[in-house]
Amino acid sequence: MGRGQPFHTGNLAAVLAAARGKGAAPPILAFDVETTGTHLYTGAKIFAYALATKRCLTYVGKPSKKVFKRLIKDYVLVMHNAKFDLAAVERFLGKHIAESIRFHDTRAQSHIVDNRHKTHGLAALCWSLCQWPTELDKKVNSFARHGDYSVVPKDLMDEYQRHDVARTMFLHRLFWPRIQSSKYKKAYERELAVIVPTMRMEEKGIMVRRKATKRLIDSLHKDVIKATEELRAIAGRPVNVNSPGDVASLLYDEIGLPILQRTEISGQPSTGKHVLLELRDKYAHPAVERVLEIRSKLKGIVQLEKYLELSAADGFIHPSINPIGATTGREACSNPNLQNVARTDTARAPYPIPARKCFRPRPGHIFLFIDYAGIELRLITHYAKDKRMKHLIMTADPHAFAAEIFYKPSKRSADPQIRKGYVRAGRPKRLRDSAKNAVYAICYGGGAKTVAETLGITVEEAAKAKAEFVKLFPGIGRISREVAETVWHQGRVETAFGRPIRLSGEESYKALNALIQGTAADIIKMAQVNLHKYLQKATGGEVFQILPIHDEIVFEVPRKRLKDLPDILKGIEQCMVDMPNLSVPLEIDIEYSTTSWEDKKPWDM
DNA sequence: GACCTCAGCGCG
DNA sequence: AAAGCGCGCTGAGGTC
Repeated sequence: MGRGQPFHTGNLAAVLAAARGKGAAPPILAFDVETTGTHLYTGAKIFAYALATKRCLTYVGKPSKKVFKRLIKDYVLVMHNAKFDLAAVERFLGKHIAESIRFHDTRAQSHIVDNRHKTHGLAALCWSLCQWPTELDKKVNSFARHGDYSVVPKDLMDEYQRHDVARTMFLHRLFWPRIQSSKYKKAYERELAVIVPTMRMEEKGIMVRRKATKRLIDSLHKDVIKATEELRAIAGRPVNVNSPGDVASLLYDEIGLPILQRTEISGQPSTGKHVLLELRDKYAHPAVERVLEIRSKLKGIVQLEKYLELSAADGFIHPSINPIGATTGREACSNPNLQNVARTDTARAPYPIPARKCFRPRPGHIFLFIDYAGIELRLITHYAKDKRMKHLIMTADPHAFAAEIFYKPSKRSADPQIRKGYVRAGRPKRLRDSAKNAVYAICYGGGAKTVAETLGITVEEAAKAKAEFVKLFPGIGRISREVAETVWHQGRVETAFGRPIRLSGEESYKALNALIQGTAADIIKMAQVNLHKYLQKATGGEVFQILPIHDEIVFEVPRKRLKDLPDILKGIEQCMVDMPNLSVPLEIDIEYSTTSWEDKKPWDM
């Protein structure tokens, strides 16, 4: 900054007055709250807030209902990660106000302007854009361990708050003119629109079956003790399964198994799941089996204990859902990540943990799970304009069809079921699932080697399978290269709904994947906004969303509303599948559960 | 003690 | 030259 502070200090009246611009434009203020922690739904509270005008006249004050109400009513508020500030203000006021507020979010702006930043944090962004100093951030953060900023000395905190609102206004003044006059304004407005529905999901949370979770932990614990003793007997020493080095010493030095693969970065002998499964199949050494088991179950215990910890306050987990978590525009979930809870029906793990048993609908409610059927392949087909694939999607099961191509009876195949020509209409499911993975690998530019691994066939067979697939679906075969070409020349792709996704030239091979993920993200976000409005209107908010999982939304429905559910589901379907700009129709699958997330049952319309 | 990178692994 | 991609979380092992 060079010439003193990048902001001025004023009193509240002066700041509120100075915010009023010329003419009829509503007054605008940057707004930032400070809280005693990061978990708003388990006790964190506002202890201070800060305001900044366009010309960086700043004010720092203690929270006040009167002032907050005035700000909400009369001003456009600019926030960095508005979801947090809005939720904190709502907790302070004790009521919902976010639906009626006018606001901007500079974090969303940053993502629209350039999605490639590793983090869109305020300090990091302002540093990279104009070298705004970060010494103060370091100082404050060294005081505010675990997110409690109330322990920071007041004068230090005061200065820090002024920096923060000033930075927020700086970002707004940099980004907003660029977005406002660009074709990306709509994409930005969609990001704003999804913030409030996301807040409502975090607020609702998901109920944890605490006793069942404790029982599950106990049973895993017993298994781990037993398996650990067995491994110790086999190895003749204690083994730390969480230490890749220790496991590698055991398997490769002491037992003498062959090194099938090395790690990507440091080139150490790999002890990853895939390698271990191959070793298990080839050599059936009991140590390998026990390592797999102990690793999986230890991880499960840690994960489940986290669920207990996070639900201790009110029996519910209120995760943090980041509306723009990924560079592609996808949402992300943390504290905990409920988007990667292990499943047992289509488990990827050799020792799957039934972690979804830990979650139940709140009393008097049932779970509803609605996902888009094969949305990625539908979107690829849309962009690829592949007529045969479109027809296949609308009339049959494309992955079952792919399984028939990939697993055509072949005398040379190692798989007995393939040799016998067992594959018909995608049976068995194992082969259909593998075929599905192979289809996506081919679509996204995977090589014969990857296809061979996903299908469990030789590289030569995979090359042939791939060629045959691409010949049948020429559009699909071309699309990855075409989109990569666009990125190479323009540095970005745009989704069918106008979201820009920038990629460097070196990353252009990722372009199709980014385009598809980004488009699916657009769709589920629009769906969430539609659903929030519709469910509010049709059920008074009694039916509600609690979690988005990329192509799926989890809802809860009160039992007393079950009789209306067929009608409500028609409305929900409309909210989810009625999307403009797409040449391939969208479809949804509906499941429900009255007990836990683990026990899903199909729902027939 | 704080912070980093890496390997490993769960989901879409 | 070739590569399916995108996340968040944990523990190990290292540095400062």
